[in-house]
Amino acid sequence: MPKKCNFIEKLREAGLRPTKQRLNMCEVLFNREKTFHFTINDLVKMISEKMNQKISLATVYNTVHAFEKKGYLKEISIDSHKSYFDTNTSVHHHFFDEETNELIDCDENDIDPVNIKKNITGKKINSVEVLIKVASDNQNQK
Amino acid sequence: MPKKCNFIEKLREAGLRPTKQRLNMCEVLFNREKTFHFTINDLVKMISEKMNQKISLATVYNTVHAFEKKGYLKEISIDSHKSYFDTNTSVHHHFFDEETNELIDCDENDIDPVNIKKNITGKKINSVEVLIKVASDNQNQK
DNA sequence: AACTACATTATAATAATTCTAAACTATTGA
DNA sequence: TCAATAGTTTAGAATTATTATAATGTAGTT
Ligand SMILES: [Mn+2]
Ligand SMILES: [Mn+2]
Ligand SMILES: [Zn+2]
Ligand SMILES: [Zn+2]
Repeated sequence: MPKKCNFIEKLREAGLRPTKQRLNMCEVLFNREKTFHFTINDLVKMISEKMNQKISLATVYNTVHAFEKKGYLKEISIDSHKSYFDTNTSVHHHFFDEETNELIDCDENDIDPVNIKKNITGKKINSVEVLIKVASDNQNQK
Repeated sequence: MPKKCNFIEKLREAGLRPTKQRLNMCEVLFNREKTFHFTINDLVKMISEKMNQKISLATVYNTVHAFEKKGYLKEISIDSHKSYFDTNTSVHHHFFDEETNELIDCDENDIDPVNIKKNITGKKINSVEVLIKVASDNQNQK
């Protein structure tokens, strides 16, 4: 595991102590090629599968929220019945497959910048994000 | 109350029986000039204030979801910790004030149509909605 | 090693939502 | 008109997601 040192530093930089549990969560969350989306339940399963250790649910919540506060994770709201998190913390757009409940990042180049002609007076814009809901195209089965 | 007949018809058209509770909810939700956003808690307060009757929380949930299913209400997901509903059921964009938690409809003309250059293959787009998060512009207090 | 601050844990508490099943009501049609 | 029926409301219980508690454990520091 050559990556572990990175995670220790990553945690230290955020003022978080590099505990065993947090390092395990870093492995699961950040030791991968691509960013991804997950729910707390997904994550609990992934941790208990990948690592052969029990982790308290409270620790998962605490750590996810600590990571979120430090900007290592981003919470995404698509379906108000489910809390999604994203290891891609940039402002970006999403496709959401309403049939499979799958959340997919929009490629930066696949959507033109959104042109807001009039903002609310006295307010500054913090983020602009587009959500594209899709479903399978069954027009052929008519 | 000349509107009540409309609500009876509105409910009948959706195959919903025009019960006292549902008519009261229609009054609160639809007997107004502009559409608006609310949470279940907001709605329960509004009903118990406007009408001088108790209504079961279960009925509020049931009725909101019945209205949602029939297309009279739309659920909006901004903050995964709170479920918002909208009496504006069209596909439309929102400003969300992160300080006040206020949800504001975007005027149709104040934002250019979103140009999606590449969609997911085999999928059709059901909706495209933009969420603009804003906060007060305090650059003057530097 | 010992001290301290912070983290983890099991469990309890809370909050939001849904379920249950009994009582009630709108609709239908005899 | 009125009883039969299907659908609705209700209080309260159950479920689920999340957060709080407080005792125990651990990382960082001296
Ligand atoms: Mn959160
Ligand atoms: Mn819903
Ligand atoms: Zn994403
Ligand atoms: Zn709206």
